[in-house]
Amino acid sequence: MSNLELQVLGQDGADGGGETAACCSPMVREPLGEEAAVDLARKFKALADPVRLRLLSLIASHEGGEACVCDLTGPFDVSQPTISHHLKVLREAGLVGSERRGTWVYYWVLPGALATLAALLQTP
Amino acid sequence: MSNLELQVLGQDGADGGGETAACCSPMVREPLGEEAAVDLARKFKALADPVRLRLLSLIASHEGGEACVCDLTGPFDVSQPTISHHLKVLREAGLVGSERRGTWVYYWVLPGALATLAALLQTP
DNA sequence: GTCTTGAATCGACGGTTGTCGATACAGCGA
DNA sequence: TCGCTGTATCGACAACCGTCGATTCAAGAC
Repeated sequence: MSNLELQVLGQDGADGGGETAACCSPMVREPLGEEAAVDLARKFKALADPVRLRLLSLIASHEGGEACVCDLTGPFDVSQPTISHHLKVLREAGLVGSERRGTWVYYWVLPGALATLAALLQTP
Repeated sequence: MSNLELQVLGQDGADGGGETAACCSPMVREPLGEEAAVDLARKFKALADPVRLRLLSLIASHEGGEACVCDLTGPFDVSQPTISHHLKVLREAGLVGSERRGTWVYYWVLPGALATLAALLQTP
């Protein structure tokens, strides 16, 4: 029965990080397991910084759904190494992917990564 | 709550926290403003801990939608002051409300608080 | 009143996090 | 080959966070 909601909510099942836990039922429906909580907390921790949130938003809303690092260092007041650090955090949390193409490195938001979190926060 | 459908479809300004920033458009649609990012990060930071996530989930899924602190200290391996601290963090983030009723203190998830975050993470 | 129980606050401690400057690495063009 | 530009890594430092035991506050029960 909850499958109906999932279809509506969650597009493709393409999970970003490939993590197992905390995938389906909204957390307000039944108590979160210990493992699932650790897993989820890791992703929310990656979102728990203003710079990273803006980075993610910039990447996602950039044309083509991806952005070069050179597009991302400008809008912030922090140094280039700091931006690089934040991008690494986002990548290791399974929220974005990256690839070097020639001189530049491009980042994109992994499809489904945010949708999975959104589905979990959904209030029935 | 016939708003559910609206939330599923996309926006809907179901505010819960009463905060101003970052209320409507999914963050993958247009770049997040600086203020909105700070505001959002504060809430995600409150979610960025396994104990707090499980607390929130326990509270929300408890019968009646609220739980006494005495129901919340048992399932965890951490001390009572630590639980109290985490509850305070959740409250100050605008995610839960609390009230003392006689001997016990009850906590509940503020309606719309999680839905607002979910809407922001929604991928169009 | 005094005692008991539930919950919050305090002070302290170790670990984590965000930031920087300096440096190293990777491609490309001259 | 050399130098230039775009990114990533390193080492360091201050600030923050989660946790604890001890204590304090709140509300009843005796």
